[in-house]
Amino acid sequence: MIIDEDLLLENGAICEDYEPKTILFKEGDSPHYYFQIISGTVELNNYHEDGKEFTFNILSAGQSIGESLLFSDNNYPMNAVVKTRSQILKLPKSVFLDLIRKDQDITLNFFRCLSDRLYYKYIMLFNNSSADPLTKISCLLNYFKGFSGDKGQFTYHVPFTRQQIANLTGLCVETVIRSIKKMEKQNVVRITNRKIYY
DNA sequence: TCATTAAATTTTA
DNA sequence: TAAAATTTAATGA
Repeated sequence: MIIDEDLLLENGAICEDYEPKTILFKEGDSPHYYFQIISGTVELNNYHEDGKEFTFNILSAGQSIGESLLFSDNNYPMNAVVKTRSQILKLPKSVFLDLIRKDQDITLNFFRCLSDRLYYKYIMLFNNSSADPLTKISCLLNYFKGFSGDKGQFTYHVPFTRQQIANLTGLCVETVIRSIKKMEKQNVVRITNRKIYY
């Protein structure tokens, strides 16, 4: 978790319930709030001219949304869409900035999270420039597994649909399906009831 | 080889 | 039970 939930509430954060498909903000909006997820998942995405979706990241409990935009005058370069029923804390940008100014521990922890995000961006950028779909997918799985803290083999349940993996890697669903199957043959992943274990 | 299109089947809400 | 997700198959770049 980035910032303690109680601390956010003490400072006037509002906790709101969101239904799937709710748009928290969209491309071009100016950032007014710091968002932090209590439960549920939120997707950061954008659409190409042909309507094809590209996913930047899929965020879940404890993570903040679009936090890197709160320190400049840039507008959001992406959309934030609620994927599953979510509880999300919302804190006005000005209050958030005050919090950062006042409390060093918060600031340091926040930087650590920004650093993680940036690290993810580098990994994914390089990953997405790879030509081989198998490399792309296993690298993605590897990153998220590491993030989850799960160490055993085939014990990490991949929390994404094949469509989501496709959107994260720029591949089409069918290629993801075929690649995952190939990876199962190579004993890299295991599939039980259509769920992917890595 | 991978993307695209189409269609069938299964799962989920 | 309708919508979403998964899968297979055919075709084209």
